[in-house]
Amino acid sequence: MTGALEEVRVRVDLTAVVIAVRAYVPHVLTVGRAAPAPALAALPFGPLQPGHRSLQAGLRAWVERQTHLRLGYVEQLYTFGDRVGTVAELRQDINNRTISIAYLALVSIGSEGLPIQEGWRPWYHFFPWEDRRAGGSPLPSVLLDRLLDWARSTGPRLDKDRVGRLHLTFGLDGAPWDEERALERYEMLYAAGLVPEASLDDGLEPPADLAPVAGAAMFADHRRILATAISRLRAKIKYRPVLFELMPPTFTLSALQKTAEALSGVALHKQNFRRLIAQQGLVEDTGETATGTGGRPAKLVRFRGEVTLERPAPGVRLSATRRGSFP
Amino acid sequence: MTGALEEVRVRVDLTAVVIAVRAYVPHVLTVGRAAPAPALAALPFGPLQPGHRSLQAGLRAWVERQTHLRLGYVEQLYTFGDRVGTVAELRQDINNRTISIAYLALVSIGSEGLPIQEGWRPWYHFFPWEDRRAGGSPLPSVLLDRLLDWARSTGPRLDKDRVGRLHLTFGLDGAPWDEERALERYEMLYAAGLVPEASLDDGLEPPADLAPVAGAAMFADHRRILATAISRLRAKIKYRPVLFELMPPTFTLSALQKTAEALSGVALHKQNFRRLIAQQGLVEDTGETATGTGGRPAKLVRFRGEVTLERPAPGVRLSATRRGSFP
DNA sequence: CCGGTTATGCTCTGGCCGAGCATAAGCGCG
DNA sequence: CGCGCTTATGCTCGGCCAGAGCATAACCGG
Repeated sequence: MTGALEEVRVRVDLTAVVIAVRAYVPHVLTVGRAAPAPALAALPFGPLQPGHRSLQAGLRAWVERQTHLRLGYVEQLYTFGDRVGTVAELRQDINNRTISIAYLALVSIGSEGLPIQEGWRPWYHFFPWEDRRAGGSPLPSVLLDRLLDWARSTGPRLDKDRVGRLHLTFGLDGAPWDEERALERYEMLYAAGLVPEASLDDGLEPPADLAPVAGAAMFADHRRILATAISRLRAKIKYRPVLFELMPPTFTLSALQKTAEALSGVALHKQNFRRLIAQQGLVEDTGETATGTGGRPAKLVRFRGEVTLERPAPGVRLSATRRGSFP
Repeated sequence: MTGALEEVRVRVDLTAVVIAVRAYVPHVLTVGRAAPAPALAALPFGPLQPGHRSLQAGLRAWVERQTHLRLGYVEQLYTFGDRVGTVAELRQDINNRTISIAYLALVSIGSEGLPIQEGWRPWYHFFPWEDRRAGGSPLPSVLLDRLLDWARSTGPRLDKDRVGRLHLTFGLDGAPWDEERALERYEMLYAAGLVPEASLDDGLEPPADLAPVAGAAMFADHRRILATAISRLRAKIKYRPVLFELMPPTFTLSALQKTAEALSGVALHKQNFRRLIAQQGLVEDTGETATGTGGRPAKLVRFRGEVTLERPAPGVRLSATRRGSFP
């Protein structure tokens, strides 16, 4: 075994994607970072410390310290280590490597009098193209054209059908829009050099004309981590009842649907949504009704925690409403 | 920010779950470990080293060094750090922590003249209860009884409906068997103290009467990692064409089905399986046929890589054959 | 009371899936 | 050479579910 002893000691960053839905807009918890000049938004994170009894405990501690928010539901997302920050950082001392373990956390804001934090940012601020609820136009033509250019300029490598992949990933040309591919879409935009981070990582100036449509940049690779979280969450609400982590204790079916739409970024068929929820026994009546909805009062329901013991994969299956492309 | 400087430098282990299917039995690549006395099977692993350009590259290097096998398909599984080895190890110097990043790799043995390695072990050797292909009896009654005892002895904590969870997890009492819950099943057996590792981690002697049915133990937490891989793989073959990573370049539909059955551990309905594969356009004819199958010769087909460009979620959907419980 | 708005119930229809029947085409053996 | 065995392959039937839309209920503001 040659070199069995040359192991590396690395710094471990624990990074949190904390999601909440407010006014039917998904928000992500950010903290200010002054590191690069224009104070990019950053996810809460911090290094693993001696006092941390476990990785997840360390993560909770960091979020609590930085945002005074106590987390409930937490799951591991992914461990990033292959591309640590900028090229400049990569050239640092090899023994100074950092890997970051990212977690997804869900909280219900407004309920239980949680202090409304600063730093909640709408996630579509960072991913404008991911909100398809209004149907309508898919991708700003500036982005689309540049993506096509990139796809056609066959790179030096294999990857022979970039155009095909592009169409499938972004739902072009009649290909269905798959909301779960948020991460793939971001990575494609990154590869095409169309998000500011891609330019910055290469030491270039980001193209100015893209600024309005490319979404807000984030500190280091945090936007990639957020994209990972969005993809994971959009997939998971379909087979695990995690959606209810984001809801208050009692809610209406409309509120549940609008929350699901907010996360998945697509419009859902109202009647079918209710049918699915009812069939699965995910909720039960409280007997109360919510007034002031602007129309007929809605029944207030609550989540039936027992479903996890009854059904194999209880989740909010999404039956979309097909809306034509834009007119 | 108190204590912002007390960060920990940790050792990073890269651990590989390398899977291949031989004679319609899934195998996992293991290496001998002499660490604990009885030379438990271990997954290939090694520490991240200065020469490793990325985490995945480091993993590939370690597997190659330890087993002379060059990996193809690789994906990250999970990062383990919360329970690092035994209690004894946990009491070590806090600065001596190790986290291990686990990867899943798929190879096709026998094809392209890969050297048949030592160390391929049938994965059901470690998880006998996961093979349900023959229908038949579910869980040895020794295990079942002890699980029920454990579930009924309500622990000090919450977790009030352990019995219900047990039934759902193991498909008891008419609950459907969900092959993807392999990890949950292992974790439940671990929590109930029914796998040897659980006893060893607590410094106890494993119960002797369970030895024949509890599956073979592995080094450290490697069996948990393998369970994670099984769950992930069983889920993934349904929506991504990863099954073909395990197949030779050309194969028959029966071989494909038997491979899917081997991995998922359940029997599939033959005609419906073919219909699904055909509908999805996952394979194309080669024009050749395979003889010597013992019956009518089967067409040889090959994987159509282009499907990834056509369908949103190309995978081998599994339509099971319902077999009664045991007679 | 009327129109607007939202909630809720119900129907129709096509597609997919579970299940099984039927036929084709090899092999070994008497 | 024909028979029985085995596996491959084609096809059908019925039920369930999801997509889509019609219809009704119940509240609000004028």
